Amino acid sequence: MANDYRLDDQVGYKLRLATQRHLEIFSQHISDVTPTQFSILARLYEVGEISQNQLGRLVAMDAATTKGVISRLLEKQLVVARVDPNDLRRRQISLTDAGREVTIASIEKAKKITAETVAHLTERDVQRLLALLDKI
Amino acid sequence: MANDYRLDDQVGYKLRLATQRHLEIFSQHISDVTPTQFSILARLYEVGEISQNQLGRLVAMDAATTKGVISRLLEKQLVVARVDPNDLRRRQISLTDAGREVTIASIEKAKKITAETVAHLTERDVQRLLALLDKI
DNA sequence: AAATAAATGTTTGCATACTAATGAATGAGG
DNA sequence: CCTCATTCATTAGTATGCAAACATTTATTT
Repeated sequence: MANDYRLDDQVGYKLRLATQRHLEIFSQHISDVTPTQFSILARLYEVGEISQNQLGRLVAMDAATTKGVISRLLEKQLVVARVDPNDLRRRQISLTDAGREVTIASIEKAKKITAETVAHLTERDVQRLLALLDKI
Repeated sequence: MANDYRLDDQVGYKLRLATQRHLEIFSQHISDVTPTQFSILARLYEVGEISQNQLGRLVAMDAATTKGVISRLLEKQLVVARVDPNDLRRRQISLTDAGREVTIASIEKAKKITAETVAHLTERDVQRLLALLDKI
């Protein structure tokens, strides 16, 4: 029977709604970079100079997607790229000074974003949610 | 301090990863329509004929996004549109016979998709996850 | 060394997804 | 009846996100 299927009760649907809500909160706090761009910046801040593809993998992004994100960050002069002399296929990506500033400032805002996203949850609920999402 | 921020522990990041995983499972089971298109079809199956914008709202989609999705469903002849005689602004959308067939078949597959997505969770965990996502 | 395989990055095509702006149609209130 | 705000749908622009095909470079095998 297809009649006992309720779209509203499906994990995928609720995931989309939760993501939607989170993205809305994000854009209210951070407007100079997108969530995806922020992921790249935050990871870059953690690991330092790294190749474009490797960086993409560290944020679970497709190579094609990563290319686009990096291009836009290059335009904004938040990152720089240089060809790796040891491996001419690779583009080493790193933060510019401006990029580091934006990243640090954004991280502080990101903490607020996370807090606001889970504002209706207790600390224990948040930990539970993170653990459950991990298992998916 | 920006050093105590771990991207991997953020709700938004984990939401993206979970969604990614779910979409992958989806595409493995259903290839004739996308997840978004399926949402529209499933809702349309629930409520019957309805205006395009209203339908979009029922699946939490932007009017612009809805337009694109409906266009592609029209091309596939899974839905039909007719101008509402009582309100010439409105396009009433409904399932075609083929659309109804695809929807019913997809719903059965969707149950498997949901099951596979939460395969690593107990029934109680699933209910907990849905409740937590609701609170976001 | 030559052939093969693998990794890296680019490009194209398709499908969301949102914002902002536009135009057509409707309905409410004066 | 007329104006005006609202609703509905469309369009343009920007940004993911994935698949597939491709060139370049590097690594491996024979």
